[in-house]
Amino acid sequence: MIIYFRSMRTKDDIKQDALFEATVKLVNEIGFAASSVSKIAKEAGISPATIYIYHKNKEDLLVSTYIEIKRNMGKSVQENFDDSLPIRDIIRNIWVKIFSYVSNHPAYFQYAEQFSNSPYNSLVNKQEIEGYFAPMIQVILKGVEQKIIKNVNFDILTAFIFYPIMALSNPRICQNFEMSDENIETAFTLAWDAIKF
Amino acid sequence: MIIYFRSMRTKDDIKQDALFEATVKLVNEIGFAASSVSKIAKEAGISPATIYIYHKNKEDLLVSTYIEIKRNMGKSVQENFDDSLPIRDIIRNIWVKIFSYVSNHPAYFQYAEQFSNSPYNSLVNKQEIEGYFAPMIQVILKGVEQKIIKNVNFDILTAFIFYPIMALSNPRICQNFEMSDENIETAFTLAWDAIKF
Amino acid sequence: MIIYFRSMRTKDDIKQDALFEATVKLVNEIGFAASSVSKIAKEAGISPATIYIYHKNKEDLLVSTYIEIKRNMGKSVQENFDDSLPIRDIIRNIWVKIFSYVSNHPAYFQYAEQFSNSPYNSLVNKQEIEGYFAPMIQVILKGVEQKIIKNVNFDILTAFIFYPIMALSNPRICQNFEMSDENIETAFTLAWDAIKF
Amino acid sequence: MIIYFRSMRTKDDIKQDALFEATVKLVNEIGFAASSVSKIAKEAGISPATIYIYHKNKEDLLVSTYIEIKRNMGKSVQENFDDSLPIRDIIRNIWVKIFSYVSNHPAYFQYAEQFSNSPYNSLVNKQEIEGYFAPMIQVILKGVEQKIIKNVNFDILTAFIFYPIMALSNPRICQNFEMSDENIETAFTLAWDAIKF
DNA sequence: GATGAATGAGTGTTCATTCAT
DNA sequence: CATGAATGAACACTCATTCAT
Repeated sequence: MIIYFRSMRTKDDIKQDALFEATVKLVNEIGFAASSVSKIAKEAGISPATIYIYHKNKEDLLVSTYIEIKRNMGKSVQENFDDSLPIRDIIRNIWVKIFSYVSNHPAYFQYAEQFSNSPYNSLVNKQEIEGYFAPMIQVILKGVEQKIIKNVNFDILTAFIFYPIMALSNPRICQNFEMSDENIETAFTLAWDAIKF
Repeated sequence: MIIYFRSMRTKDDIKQDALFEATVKLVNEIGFAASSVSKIAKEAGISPATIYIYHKNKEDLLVSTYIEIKRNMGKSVQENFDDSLPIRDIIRNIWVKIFSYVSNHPAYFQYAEQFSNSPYNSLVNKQEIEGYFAPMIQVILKGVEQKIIKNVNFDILTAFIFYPIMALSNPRICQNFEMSDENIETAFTLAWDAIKF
Repeated sequence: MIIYFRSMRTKDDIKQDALFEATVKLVNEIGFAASSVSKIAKEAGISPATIYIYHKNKEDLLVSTYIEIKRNMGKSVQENFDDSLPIRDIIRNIWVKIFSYVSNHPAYFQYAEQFSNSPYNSLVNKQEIEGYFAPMIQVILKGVEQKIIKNVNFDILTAFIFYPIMALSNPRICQNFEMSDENIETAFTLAWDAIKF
Repeated sequence: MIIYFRSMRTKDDIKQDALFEATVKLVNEIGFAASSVSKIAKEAGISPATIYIYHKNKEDLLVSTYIEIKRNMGKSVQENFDDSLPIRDIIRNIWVKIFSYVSNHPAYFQYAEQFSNSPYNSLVNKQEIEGYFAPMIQVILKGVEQKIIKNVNFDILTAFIFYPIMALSNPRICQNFEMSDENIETAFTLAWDAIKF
């Protein structure tokens, strides 16, 4: 029987992590177009050739990095998910969690925004991404069923609950104020007013 | 005596227009990173060297194209602006106009989205852009004053009125349904519910 | 009968002069390789196309500029030439004049040095250049005849009389001291000691 | 067991040598300005991109080539240096060695001349170059101390001993005659007459 | 005579990727 | 597994030169 302690991470893992962080960091610092394989390699402290051991090509590196971010985010949002609460509270919990994830990982978020607005985005399997957010979807649908949430197209609902988060947590858009706990609460009120029956 | 009709556009204008359209088209088709100067030139039917007569460098070409799009959009949104209507109607008019502009010029919109998520975005004068949207800002502030709109931070308001439009009109995000007039009306209802007092 | 006053120089002349000075200045500032036609034109305050009215091509511009410098220098050196003096004094006069010309027109000299060490140099008619320095040659030959100067190959003589001037007046080589009148006199003593019988 | 003989030069060395020779050859053939990176690469039989493995940029390639030539020359001149001889003989030995080096490596010399008259020259560390010629400097200073050589500024002395070599060995300047051993001896006599007390 | 617009050919440099070690 | 060396292809950009006006 083999027991892996936290400290027993293989060298591979360490390199892969360094590569992930280097990719995110560089794309955020100098942008998508200027982030070349060799610059990423240098940032990660490895050889450009090594990247091709872990990834088929540059595209694969970028897509993998995006998916990894989305997985992280999905996992983080679903922590301590309690569906015994009233629907408004469940959504509020999720909402705040997304907000805090995005605020605490601005680099990940910014990478994801750049990525999803680039043509690389068409290469990812949408369903895999959506999978990470399945519980939220379920709650909303339940709210509609129970006539707590407006009975309108699902995409319209998400556009008003979740999409404003992107704007509010984007320092590029909201340069003028910080999102205090109070502001977050206020913002959720608007989101809920938009979708509630 | 020589009379120049409007139709006697100089060669300059024709080339400049071709360049603008080629830039937008190519960035939408193959993305920001892959849109090289020579590819843009070929698309526009001119020599790469000619681009440097009209623009100092690639950056200038991309930034100019973005600003031009924003100016177009601002102009288009402010057409037939009638501020004698009730505030809800004024905002509804603006809202629908933005929506229809974005829907009718998906290429321009997509370019603007890619651009504003790239590091080039930091190069534009934010105030110039905001200028194009000044009337809208005034209406919202008036609504707040008259206690028709919630008295919360301005950025929060816009995140809930305007930002969802970006999501709803983005074919990448809303792949599953088309925005009919009815859907647009429904969506505005949500926007209004979010911000109204 | 037409009388040209100094002030009556035609526009052409003014442009040609500006072009000459711009060429020299730019080549000295940024070097031969980096001095493009358009940069020279901008420096001269004219259009690149205008250069092609006065010169067949870039090569012709550079060669003409060199020849003009050499003509200037030859003319300047021969001013107040008095061949009734003793040979040593004649040569001393010439020597000092060359030195002072080179010191007073470092830009011209530097251009000439760069030019004569470039492959463009093979394009100039050597005899035309030598013509400007004929009187000096005559004096030296007379000195040899009169057994005042060593009877050795002419090129060896000039290598020791005139070539050191290039070194001494080149600020690149002589960075450590300025050529005072006294130093000039000292230097000529060495030159004369080298060639005198 | 693998034994590496001296003759087993690594690929590196071969390429680097080819690059050095190609740079010198091309600059001599078509001049400094026209010697582009791609032409040099083609002459050396390597890819332009490969040059950037060995050199940071074009400038670095040209400067390195110059320094290498100067190092070669310095080394060659100091071979069999015997400072037990009378000062005149030591200087004569050095003088002849410089002359023969320059005559036997006209390409290296011509490159150095072009280089030192170009703006690139300001990029080299003068002290490094001077280091290669330290012994000569010492001898001259000793000669001055012993009142064998004129007590004048050092730069003036070198201008008359060494600079004429540049002229005499430059086929561009001395087209009319070859430097026989006798001529070399004669020329050194002039150099010595110039500087001797 | 003078020029701004235009461009094909070329510049120096970096790219994503491969491969022998 | 990991890499430094290598490169063809592409990059952003400038060149010398022409030509219609």
